[in-house]
Amino acid sequence: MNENSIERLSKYKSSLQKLKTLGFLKVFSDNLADALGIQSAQVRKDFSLFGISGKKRGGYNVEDLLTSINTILGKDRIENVIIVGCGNIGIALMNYRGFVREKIKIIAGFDIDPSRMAKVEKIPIYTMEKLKDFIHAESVKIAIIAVPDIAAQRVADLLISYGIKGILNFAPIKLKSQGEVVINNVDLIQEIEKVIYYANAMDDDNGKES
Amino acid sequence: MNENSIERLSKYKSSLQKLKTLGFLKVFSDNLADALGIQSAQVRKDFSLFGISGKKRGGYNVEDLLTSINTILGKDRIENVIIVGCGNIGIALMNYRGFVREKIKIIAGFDIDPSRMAKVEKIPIYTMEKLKDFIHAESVKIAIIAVPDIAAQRVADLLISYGIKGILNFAPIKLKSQGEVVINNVDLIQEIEKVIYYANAMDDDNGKES
DNA sequence: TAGATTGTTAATCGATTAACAATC
DNA sequence: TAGATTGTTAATCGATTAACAATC
Repeated sequence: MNENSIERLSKYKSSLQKLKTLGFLKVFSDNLADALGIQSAQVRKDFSLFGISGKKRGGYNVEDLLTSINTILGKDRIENVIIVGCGNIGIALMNYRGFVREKIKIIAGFDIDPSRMAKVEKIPIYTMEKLKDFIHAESVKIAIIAVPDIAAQRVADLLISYGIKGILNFAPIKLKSQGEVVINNVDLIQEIEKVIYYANAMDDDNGKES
Repeated sequence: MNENSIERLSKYKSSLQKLKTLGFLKVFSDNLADALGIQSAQVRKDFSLFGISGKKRGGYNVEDLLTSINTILGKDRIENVIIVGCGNIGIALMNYRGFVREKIKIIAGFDIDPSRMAKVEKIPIYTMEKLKDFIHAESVKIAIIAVPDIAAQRVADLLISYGIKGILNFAPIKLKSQGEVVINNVDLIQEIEKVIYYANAMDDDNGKES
């Protein structure tokens, strides 16, 4: 139930979806381990942690396993999500095809400047004034923040006060959560800095070798 | 030198930049620990790991610390980066202001469909045919992949064969790296699934309590 | 000097992995 | 049955934290 095991669950799901498409009926912990580049014991440990069991000698039924994982990840139904901040990143996420495939539905965008409306197909964009009523009317639980960093904490506080339970934050600032809410900060700068660091470190190593 | 310590280095940097703006001259491990929500021992351990030292009783000099961290993260100069795939996410990244501030310069985009050119200011977009020559001519070491998942592995293999050393991948597929290259996979689906899982888990807990 | 903070060592904690009995 | 795979326990590994001597 730690963060890593949740992430792996998400990866198992994606592997299993491909196996299902290919017509596979069963799968062994060893296969999934290979797909993720981990040990088979890890796979079995993860499953046992979430109460998923297979058949000794017979492995796991692909269909059943997928159903179990989807239930755990809350993917047995469509999740309605809103996006606050309709700049480049917000708009890109609205148009992102991958979400639809995973039963994640962006049902509205919010922005201080409603003139951006033209850019997106089929997803309405409202002014910030509508935020509160919309969240209540649609019982929205999950929101994506894609506003500039200076506005991010204020938007987060608003969302939390309106009853949002989970936030995915793209603003380059670590949001502090007060109360019963999950905040996942995606820091693009940090991600590319990691790449740059390791790429440089690798080059340095090569320099030493030669 | 593990992945977590690199990530923290990136966060220290961002805290230090703010402190510098505010005119702070020195900082204690305790201050940085508070800012990141970790223990001060962790901060000192990280610094000692990277050979950064402070003054007993006097803490760390903000300016010097920032310089040291920037050098380690390779941020003492502008890093030229290219983006392959100029769909919504690619374009959003090209327009992302945060990169400029961090000395990350997107110098070109590449796409099979060059008609997208109109959308971005000042960053040229070329056809895939120009990729090889451009990488060689400009000695590009870092690339961002923002193509659809089916094309991602092929693009990655191309980039690697052209000498790219670090890849930040936004396609929802775990790329396999052969050889001397760093690949950092940013999986947006996975990030939002984590939020949904924890938000649901939190709601379930509340249900039990009441 | 007395007090505060670093730098490092040792202890703790938690996650991964190895190993193997159970069993299909 | 013999062989293969799960599920779980115990061992290992690595990262975080506590503690404290050194010292400014």
